[in-house]
Amino acid sequence: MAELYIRVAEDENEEPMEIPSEDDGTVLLSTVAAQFPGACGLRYRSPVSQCMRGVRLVEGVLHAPENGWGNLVYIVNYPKDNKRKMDEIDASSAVKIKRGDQKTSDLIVLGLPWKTSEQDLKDYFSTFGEVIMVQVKRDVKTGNSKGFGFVRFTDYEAQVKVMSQRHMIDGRWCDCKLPNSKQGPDEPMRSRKVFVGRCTEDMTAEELRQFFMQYGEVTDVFIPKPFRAFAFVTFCKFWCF
DNA sequence: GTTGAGCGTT
Repeated sequence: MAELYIRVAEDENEEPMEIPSEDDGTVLLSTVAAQFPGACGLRYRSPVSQCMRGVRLVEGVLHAPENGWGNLVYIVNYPKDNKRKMDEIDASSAVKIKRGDQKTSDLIVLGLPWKTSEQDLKDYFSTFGEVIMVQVKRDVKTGNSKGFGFVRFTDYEAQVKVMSQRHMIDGRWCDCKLPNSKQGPDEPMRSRKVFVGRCTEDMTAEELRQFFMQYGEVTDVFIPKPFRAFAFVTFCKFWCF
């Protein structure tokens, strides 16, 4: 296929920019993102239905609609809650996106000696990285340690390291694990699978994919059979939802 | 002042 450009803009009223396609007629998301930092996909207004449609995105490759790219102007999708250019995002949130599913969570510290204090814990765990908080759980009445506590690190790398080994703290071997009681306040935010309720029976997986791709790359659409009026849409883990 | 698998007053 001859070299082809597709017209891309941030919204329908803006001057479009021409973006080159690949030899096979596809367009790489990375090519779009080079001009529109933070882009996660494309959409366009269907000349037939007048509705916005998502452009198929599979593993970073944008695929032309059925009749080719044509002369339509394609609109850039940005991640949900983040419909702005990457260069407008401050450094800290850029780090959060980059880390994606690497957010830290509290770790439970099991097997602490009775005498170990929070200061002791902080002193010990600070050798692995910056510590956000430590807790020693104590009996409310007596103030005696219950022999376990919690720790949270700034960096996920420190968390992984700490979870991967046992710890000699004040003369006892202790274990650090992910708590199983609470899932941690960030777990729901980290979920890549969203529940889609009140589906009608005529909705197809393809239609759901087309719709939800405006929020990011869709890696799976699940529709239970027989019909149950709901579905699950799973997004690529690159973006945190 | 006891104990030794577990799961967090806010």
